[in-house]
Amino acid sequence: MLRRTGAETKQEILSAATRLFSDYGYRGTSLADIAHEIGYSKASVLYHFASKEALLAELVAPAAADLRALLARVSTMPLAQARKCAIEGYVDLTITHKKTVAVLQTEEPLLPQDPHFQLYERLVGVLQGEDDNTQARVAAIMVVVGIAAACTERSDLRPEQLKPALVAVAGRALGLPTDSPPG
Amino acid sequence: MLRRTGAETKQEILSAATRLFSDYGYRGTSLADIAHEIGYSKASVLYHFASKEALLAELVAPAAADLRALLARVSTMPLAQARKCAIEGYVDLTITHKKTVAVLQTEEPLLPQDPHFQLYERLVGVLQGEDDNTQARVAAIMVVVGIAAACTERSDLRPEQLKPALVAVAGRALGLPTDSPPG
DNA sequence: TTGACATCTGACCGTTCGGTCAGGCAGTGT
DNA sequence: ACACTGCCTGACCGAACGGTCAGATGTCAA
Repeated sequence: MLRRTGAETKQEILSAATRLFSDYGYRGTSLADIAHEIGYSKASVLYHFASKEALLAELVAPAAADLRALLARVSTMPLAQARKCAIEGYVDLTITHKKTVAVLQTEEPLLPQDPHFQLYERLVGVLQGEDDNTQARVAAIMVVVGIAAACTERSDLRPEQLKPALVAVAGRALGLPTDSPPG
Repeated sequence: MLRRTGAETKQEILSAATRLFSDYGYRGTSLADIAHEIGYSKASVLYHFASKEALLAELVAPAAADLRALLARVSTMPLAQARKCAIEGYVDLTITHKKTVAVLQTEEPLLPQDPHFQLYERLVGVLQGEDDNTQARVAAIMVVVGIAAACTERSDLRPEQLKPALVAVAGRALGLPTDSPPG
C-alpha cells in the first residue's frame, strides 16, 4: 500500500499550518482546519505534534534559526558593515520565510516575553547603531517591521525586484550612505 | 444612588476593551475579560453593545473617521503637498489613536476585504505617488506600517520627540526632499 | 404610590475548541 | 501464523466562548 511515512505527513501538516496561520492567524485557525486541509483527522495532527503550540514552535523554528545565525554573523562585524549586512540578510530571510514571517508579524507583538521577540529586539539594536536617540530607534523599528510588511503584502512582486527595492528603501530610511548612486 | 449613566458605562467599556484588545488581541480577549476589568458582568457589556464585533466596530470608528477625513483633505492637494501632509496627518492620527491603531495593526491584515483595510490602501497610494514601480510601493508600505509599529512600541517616547522623528524618517524612506536641513 | 423605563445580573444555552483514548489497520520481522 | 510497531481515526471530554433571557433593582415622572 502507498502509505506516506510519518515524516512526510508531518511536513504536510507544517505546510498547511503555515498557509492557514498566515492567512487567518494562529488563533483563527483550528486543528480541525489544518487536518481538513490535508485530508487527515484532527487526532492525526495531534499524533505528530504534542499540541497546537508545539506545532507553532516547530513551524517557526527554521526562520528563527536563520535570524539567530544572521545576528551571530553580524555581531563580529564593525558597525557600518554589520548594519548593511543585517539589512540584506534580513531581507533574504523574510523573502525566504515569507509565510512564517507573516505569522510572527500578526501573532508576535502580543508576547514581548517571547524568545522570538527578543531576536527582533536585537536586530533593531543592530540597525539602530550606536545612537540611542529617538530618530535612530524609530528608523530601525520602521525598517524591521516595514520589510516584513512589504514582503507579506498580497501584491506578488518578483523577488528579483523586491529585494533591491527593500534594501534601497531600508538604507534610505536608516540614513546609510548610498553605495550605488542612481542614474 | 450614584448610578452611572449608560453613556458613561459605555465609555468605560470602550476604554477597557481598547486596552485589552491592544494588549492581548481581539480574539485573545473575551467579553468576560472586558467586563471583569471594569467590575461589570458580561451580560452588561452585551446590553450596551449588540455583539463583540459591534463593540470592535464602535471602538475603531473614531480613528477610521480621522483617517477618512485626512484622505479627503489630502485628495484635493497637488501631489507633493499631499504626500507631505499625509505623512504628518497620519503620524498625528497614529499618536492620538495609539491603542486603536495597535488593535488594527494586529487584527486587520487578516481581512483584506475589510473597509478599514481599504483606507490604508488609499493612504499607501497617496504616499506611493505617481510612480508604480516596486521601490515606490515598498517605501509607501514600509512607511505606513512602520509609523504604526513605532508608535505602538512599548518604549514610551514622548510625542514631542516621536512626531518629528517619525516625519523625518518617513520622508527619508520615501525619498522626499528635506525641507529642514540639519544644523 | 404607581407605572414606565433604563441599567444590570445570574443562570443558562449551543457551539467550538484543544486534547485524550481505545482501537483499527497496514507493514515487518520471526 | 504470530506479535509487534507505526500511523491514523471516531468518539468522547471538559473548558471557554459569544450570546440570550427572565427578572432584580434603581430612577424618575405623573
